[in-house]
Amino acid sequence: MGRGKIEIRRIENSANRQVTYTKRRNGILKKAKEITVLCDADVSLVIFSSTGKMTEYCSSSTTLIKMLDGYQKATGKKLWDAKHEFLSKEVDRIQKENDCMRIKLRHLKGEDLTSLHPKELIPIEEALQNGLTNVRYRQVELWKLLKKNERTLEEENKHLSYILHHQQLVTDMNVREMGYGYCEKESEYPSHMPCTFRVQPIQPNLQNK
Amino acid sequence: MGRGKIEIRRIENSANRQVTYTKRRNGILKKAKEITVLCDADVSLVIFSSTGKMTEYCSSSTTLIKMLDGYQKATGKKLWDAKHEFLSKEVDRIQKENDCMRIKLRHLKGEDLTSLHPKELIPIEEALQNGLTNVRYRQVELWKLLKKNERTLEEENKHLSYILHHQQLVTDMNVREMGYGYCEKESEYPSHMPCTFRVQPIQPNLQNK
DNA sequence: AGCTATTCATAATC
DNA sequence: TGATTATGAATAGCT
Repeated sequence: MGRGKIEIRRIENSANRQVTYTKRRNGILKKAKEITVLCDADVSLVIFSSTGKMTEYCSSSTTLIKMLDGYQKATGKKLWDAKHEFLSKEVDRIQKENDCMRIKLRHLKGEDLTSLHPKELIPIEEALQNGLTNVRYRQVELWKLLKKNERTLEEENKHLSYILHHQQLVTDMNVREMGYGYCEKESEYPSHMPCTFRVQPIQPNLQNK
Repeated sequence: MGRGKIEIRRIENSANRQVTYTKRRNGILKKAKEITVLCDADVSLVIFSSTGKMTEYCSSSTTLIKMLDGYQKATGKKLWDAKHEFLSKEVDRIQKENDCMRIKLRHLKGEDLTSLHPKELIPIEEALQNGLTNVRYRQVELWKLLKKNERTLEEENKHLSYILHHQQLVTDMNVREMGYGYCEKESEYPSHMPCTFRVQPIQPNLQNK
């Protein structure tokens, strides 16, 4: 139901995936509402996009709590106990990850090294060396950017000086002309000055994204 | 989408309603599965027919529990008792610590540096430099230890050689004594050999605790 | 965000 | 029920 048939497999292009997600999510939502009305059914629908955004639908005659109660009755599964167990396991799991990372961080800081085998020091050294290389590369990059901005600003400066000088000349001229009873007033800039000479702000871009 | 258009309102004919329910329920289930695969989404769907029969779908990468957990986070609504709140908070807390450490580790590896201010690079560089110093200091330490062990082993070798040589002499002497009908048998070691000369295993200690 | 050419879902019917 | 099919809906690919 589209300009072409598509295989049901993950859409690799992320923008396409997002668009298709929105369209289909709306489609499913509509269908859910329709079956609710047409068939007098109770529907609970929770969808998380791959970006983590949630959408939910629950038919008006019920609530999620009631639905879950019904679910527990229908399946015999205890969601509460399961929830408790799930959370406990989750705490354990994350805590382990946590400990592991803490140790890695300590090793990278050069702490607790005595508990390591000589061979284990090698990858740590390499990681540190590598990190240092990357950090310094980034610093050089930033430094170059600053230099570039500096040059841009210098040019801008010259430009402004030139314009000021030019304007000074014109003003002097006007003063002289005023001496003859003439005054040009219609513009801040002298009308015979080319547009390209007017001051344009330059935005330095430090982020360099 | 059928032989005729229908209004979206309750189907009064009960048989028809049941048939439509089954068809549309399957349709929604199919769509739910498709969006799961196509868009990498997590879907939880619970449907009760008007007769009370339940159908559920939950995308394979998740569980109803996880979905409900996500639901609570997204909406702020509490679906469970307060007794689970502690665990939830614990998960959150550890997860945050986790994320924080993950970021630090990435920075130390020299990743995601473009999001940092130039000033933030300095402590990272220092930490890396420091870590590298420590790791290399430890390596030197270990190297020294190896050298020391090497020397110890060399001395031990000399020692053993000396003992072997000595024993050879004793054996030769015994052979000569056997020539005169005399045989010393009560000990593997000649009894007149000082105890301190007997071979003692030496335990190299690489751990250096 | 709209627009269509298509494919798909399904209401009616058998 | 289950299969078939004409028809309206949903939507993939493009702007």
